[in-house]
This record gives sequence, structure tokens and C-alpha cells, in this order.
Amino acid sequence: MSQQDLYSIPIDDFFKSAFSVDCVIFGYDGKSLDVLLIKRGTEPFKDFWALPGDLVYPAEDLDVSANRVLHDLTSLDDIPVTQVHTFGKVNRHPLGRVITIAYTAIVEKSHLNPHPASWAEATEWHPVGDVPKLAFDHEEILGNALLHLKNLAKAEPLWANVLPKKFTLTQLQEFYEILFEKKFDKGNFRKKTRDMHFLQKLSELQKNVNHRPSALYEFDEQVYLEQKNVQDLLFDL
Amino acid sequence: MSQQDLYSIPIDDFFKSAFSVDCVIFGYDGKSLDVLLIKRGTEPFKDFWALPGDLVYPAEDLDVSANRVLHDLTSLDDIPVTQVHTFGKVNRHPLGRVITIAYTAIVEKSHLNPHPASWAEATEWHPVGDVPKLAFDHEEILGNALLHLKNLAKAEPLWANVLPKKFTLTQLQEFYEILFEKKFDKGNFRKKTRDMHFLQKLSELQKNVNHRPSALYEFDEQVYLEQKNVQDLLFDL
DNA sequence: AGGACTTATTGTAATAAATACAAAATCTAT
DNA sequence: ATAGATTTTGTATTTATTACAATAAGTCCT
Repeated sequence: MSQQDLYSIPIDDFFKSAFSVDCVIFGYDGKSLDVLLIKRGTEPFKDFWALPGDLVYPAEDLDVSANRVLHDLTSLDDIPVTQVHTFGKVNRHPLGRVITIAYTAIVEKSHLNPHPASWAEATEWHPVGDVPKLAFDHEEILGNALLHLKNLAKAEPLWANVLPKKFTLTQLQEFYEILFEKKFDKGNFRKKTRDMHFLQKLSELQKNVNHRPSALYEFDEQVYLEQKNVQDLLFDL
Repeated sequence: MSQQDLYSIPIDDFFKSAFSVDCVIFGYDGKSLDVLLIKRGTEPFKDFWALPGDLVYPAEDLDVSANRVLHDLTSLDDIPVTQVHTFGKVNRHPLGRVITIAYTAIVEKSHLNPHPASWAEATEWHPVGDVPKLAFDHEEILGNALLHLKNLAKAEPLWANVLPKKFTLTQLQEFYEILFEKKFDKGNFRKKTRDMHFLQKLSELQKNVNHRPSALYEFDEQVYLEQKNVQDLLFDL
């Protein structure tokens, strides 16, 4: 399309596009990392597995929309999502020009009970390493979101959303091991945690284990936020 | 809006939105970091400074659009841009629902000659620390893009787009110092560069300086890409 | 009660990276 | 030739990373 053509398109013709949000909800249960998929009960891609996503209302903010769509399809409420990337290939959606903004979150799988609603026929957790063929470009979106999640985890205590309120350092280590598919040395891992002052050691011990019980820890958000502020101020290369 | 309402909205009503791209083009000249702004010659926000941006054609991919828009408004060609973030507040655009996808790049200011075209009345470089009031939510977008740029620079040789083909290590250091607004130790900086094998030392020396001339270096992209591959394979926490 | 078992927790020695300086080298200009 | 400026290398100190060993503290079983 040349520059001339720009002026030959009536302004209203631009307002014939739509956008959607797609939610990449990762679930963690201490054992594996899964992603929440729905089975589409409507065309296009009827009966395909897909990320929960739908068109954004004309007067709806994007992040609000992500949560509303997630609620409508999976009955999950108030998941704090963060934006990942926008996908806009011209032919990615068969019904017309639809770009989609991907959002992601990581949640504690076992304490949630997603169930299908609206045009979703099913909701199901799938291990991130074993995902079926997906509708649209949702495989690309999922891959992108997983990368994003790993990067986030290097900078932020994502595990705070996902571990029990009181947890052991081993549980914390396992979170990283499962996310990064990599083992870490136990002693060295603990050494690193020593100067994370937002890890508050409790006097309480682990119960009902057939070996030496571990000390329990809590995440101290106050301390974390203060420390983060300092880091941001001193940020260096 | 409740779930019921979803089905009362005709599908066509969703296709009444538009999206735009906005380009945050940073310019570097060895002395300061600037951003390219245009003066808008059309409503809304006529006569305001703004990021170069415009509506995306109905059948145009987003990254293609970013370059086309940039060309139309500033006459710059073939700037490789990367996506930053999508901004979608309901009322961010007075003419209707328009979300915008922000793209960014960093270019060598002195070798480019942007000049206004289409509805742009002026193009001008502004130091990133001293930007006028901008149209729409462009100040937020600019801030976001600058953060993004700094993060990119920690992981990639952005300076390769910006330094002369043959450059000194001091020029390289100054790039980081200006971007991060922070001085580095000369000796230690050079030490770090020693195991960057993509920095190819030439036998040639700097000319026309009234002091000991520095050795010149070139960026060896081949070596860089190989090394990057290895890193990606071994990636660790 | 006592030993086997399992995991938690601390420690240590070796290596590598980051930091703060200082010294030496090499060009120009006078 | 010498002063001035900046490049370039070096060194000693501190701080982080790594690999591994030793000890501690519970449970389970006999």
C-alpha cells in the first residue's frame, strides 16, 4: 500500500478492527508447571484447545478485560495479570483483523477450581512440556509467555503467589528447579537466601515428615518493597 | 458490563476499534541520547509534540506498519524496531477506541536526516531528559520505552547500531555511561571487554587526537551470534 | 533406648569476578 | 626534550560462586 492510498481510505474504515486478550495462566502445585487451557465450544477452531481469550469490549480497559474474559470462560476471579506481548499478524484470526494482547500470571493450582462457562466446553491444566495443538497462534503466544515468566522470576519473587504462606527453603528451591528445569546445590542455594531479608524465618517447624523437619519461612512483603526501592535507586549495569 | 450483555452486542460492534503504532526512536551521537518527536499538523492534539505514530492499515502487519508510519512522517527508512508494550486505556484517544502498540529503536543521529512529511509539521530531536509536553499518553510511552531500552542494552550490543564502524573502547564505554547516566572505571571496563570476543581489535589507530591514540575495534557479528547461541543453550538462573 | 535413615543446615577450601587504585606506555604539541 | 593527555596494563583486596564434606535433628524401626 503506498502513501497515496492512505488518504483514499475513509477514516471509518480504520475502525473495523477488533482486539482480544489471551490469558496464559500458569499453575504450580509444587510438582509441575501447568498451563490452563479451554476447549473452544464455538467457531472458529471449535473443539480445539486454546488459551482463554476473547474480544475486548469497546469500553473496557485491557487489563480489566483480561480478568473479565478469564472469569467468563473459566470462573476464576481476581488473578493479577501482567502484559506480555501483542500479536498482530494480519491473518492470525479467520474472522477479520484481530490483534491480541497476551497477559500472563502464575497461580497456585491446588487452591483454584476453574470450570468452564460461556462458550468454553472444558477447562483443563496441561503440563507446559506437553501441550496439545492449539487454536490460532496460541502456541507461539504460550512459548512467548513462558519465556517472559522465566525472566520475571529472575527479578521478582513470583513464588510468593504460589507457595503456601509458610514454606521451607527446600520448597522455595524446588520452585526454581521446576521453572528452570535445572537442579541447584542445596548449600549454595541457602547461602543466597541468607541476605534476602524478606525471607522471615519463623520459630515454627515443618510437621508430619519422616525426617528432620525444616524451619518454616514467610515472605515479608514490606521488607521486600523497601529493598526493591533501594535497588531501583542504585540500579547499575 | 455483565456477562449477559456480551450476547446482546452484535459481533460487528466489536469491529469498531482501531489500533495505531507509535515509534520511540532514540538517537545517539556520542554525546547525548535524544528522542525523535514530530509536531502534529492535524487534530487531535494539533501543534503538540508527539511520538511519530499513526493508525495501522487493515491489512498491514504491526512491525511493517511501524516502519511505514515512521517513513510517512519522518522520511526515515528501514529502522529495525522492536515491540515494547501496548497501551489501551479506554479514553486515551479522543476520536474513539484506539489502542497503540509502541515500538522502539536506537539509531545514529548524525547519519540520519529526518524531515517532516504527511501531516507532520516538524521533526526534531529532543534530549531524553528534556522533553516537552506530549500529545496523548506519549509521555508514559516514552518513559516505558526508555526503561525497555536500558534493559535491552544489558543483554545485547545495542551500541553496534550507533557507534561508527571502527570505534575505540572509550567510545564504547561512553555509550554505556550516557545511557545509564553513570561513570565506570576505565581499567575495569576494559577488563570486561577482554572476553568479549566479538570485539575485534584492528591494527589501526585513532587519528587526529592530541594525545596517545587509542586502538580501533570492530564489531564481529558472526562471533557474537555464535556466542549468543551457546549462551541461550546453557542459560541459567 | 538405640541405631538406621533421611533430609536440614552449616561450613570450608578452591576458584572466579568485581573493585579500587596505581603505574607505565604512547601519542601530540610546544 | 619535555609537558600534557589519554590509553593500556597491572596488582592487591574484597566479594561472590562453586563443589563438596561434615554435622545436626528429627522419624522409624526393632
